[in-house]
Amino acid sequence: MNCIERIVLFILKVVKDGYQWRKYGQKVTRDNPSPRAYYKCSFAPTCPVKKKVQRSMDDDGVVVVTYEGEHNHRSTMQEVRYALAHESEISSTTERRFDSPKLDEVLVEQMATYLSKDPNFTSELAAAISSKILEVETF
DNA sequence: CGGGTTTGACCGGCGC
DNA sequence: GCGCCGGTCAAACCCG
Repeated sequence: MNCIERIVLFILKVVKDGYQWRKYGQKVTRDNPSPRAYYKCSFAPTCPVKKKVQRSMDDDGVVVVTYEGEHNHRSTMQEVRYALAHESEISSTTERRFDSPKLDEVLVEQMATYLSKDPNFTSELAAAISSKILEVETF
């Protein structure tokens, strides 16, 4: 996996909404030819939140997301912020890990240097993203 | 092995 | 009751 692919994956990850979802079904419905996907919040077993994702009927560049219920916990982004804020306490007891937030920071730095140095980077990245988006769009 | 996705089966509500 | 339809389950499968 090269650097651009990593960055693309990172962007796609950030675009997602900060909660963890587990897909539990997919159906084609009567009114809309494109399939609808069913997700449940998998952060806590007690969390009742579901969401439906379906491509819009009249504009297939648009994806409709329907949320159902309220999360009974913080979003994972909030959890990450909380963890970073209390990092000193955490690292004093446990070993410090270079987990995904750290890797993401490195990626952003890399992206910045590429942007300033490589004139072709923007178009390369755009091409990589659009091809990746096509994969993702097969909801 | 542990978590996710895929995918057909299954279920319950609704109209006839 | 019966069939349709949207929603969910769960076994198989995939992947790191």
